Amino acid sequence: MKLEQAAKQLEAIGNPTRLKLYRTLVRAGEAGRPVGYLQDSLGIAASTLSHHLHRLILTGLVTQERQATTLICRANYPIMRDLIGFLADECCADAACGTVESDAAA
Amino acid sequence: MKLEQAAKQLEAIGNPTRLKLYRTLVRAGEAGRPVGYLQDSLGIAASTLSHHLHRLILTGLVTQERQATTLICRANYPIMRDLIGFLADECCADAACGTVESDAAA
DNA sequence: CACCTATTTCGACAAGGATCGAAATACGGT
DNA sequence: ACCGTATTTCGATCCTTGTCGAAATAGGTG
Repeated sequence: MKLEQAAKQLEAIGNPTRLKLYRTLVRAGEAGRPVGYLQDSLGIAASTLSHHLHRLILTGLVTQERQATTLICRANYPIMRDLIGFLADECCADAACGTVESDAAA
Repeated sequence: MKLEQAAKQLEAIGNPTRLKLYRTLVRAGEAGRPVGYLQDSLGIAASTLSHHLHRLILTGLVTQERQATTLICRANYPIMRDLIGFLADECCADAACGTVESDAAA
């Protein structure tokens, strides 16, 4: 069920540490970031980071690629866009909500 | 901190029951839905529903308005758009995410 | 005021999450 | 084969969440 999937992804980025983590990766773009860098950047225990990373990977929001001894993490943009799409789609489905993509003002 | 707020909201809709609940309200539009209707619709204990509703309200995603003995719940669209904006904003902040497609960061 | 329906608060419980440090594994270099 | 760095897995602990049923509150009606 799509809703279950969306809920899992939302929950994944619904944790401050993971959101920060995810944000870092999203901003890093295609280059991605090594786990070590992320650990340094967030200042948390390596095991804790690994745990959060694992959760993000499970939902498909993040992918990893090995480069020698370092693991490069990347945000999975298509999945992210899907998720945003799911939310935007819910909106405006039945009533009032002046378009999601071109409002800005609010 | 904006990130903390976003995380809270994401966490709020990051639960299947609450996402279903929120979705129902979002689709209901301005009319909103009475708590009783929601309870019937979701088929969960009234106390459980109340608990979830409370969480959604705390994050600002949902509002309530009394109408005699019934409480009407409504999705807070501006907040929702803000949240979606936050996510979309993270994306494309630094690199690759051609607005809607291009590369598949698989 | 007594009563009825709608909803929340209370108390409890099982289950899952966040966090850490220590030990284990993965990979390349010497 | 051995060592060192990078990362994960293990084991433990504490806190939070989801869920329920029962009791309390809110608000209208006879």
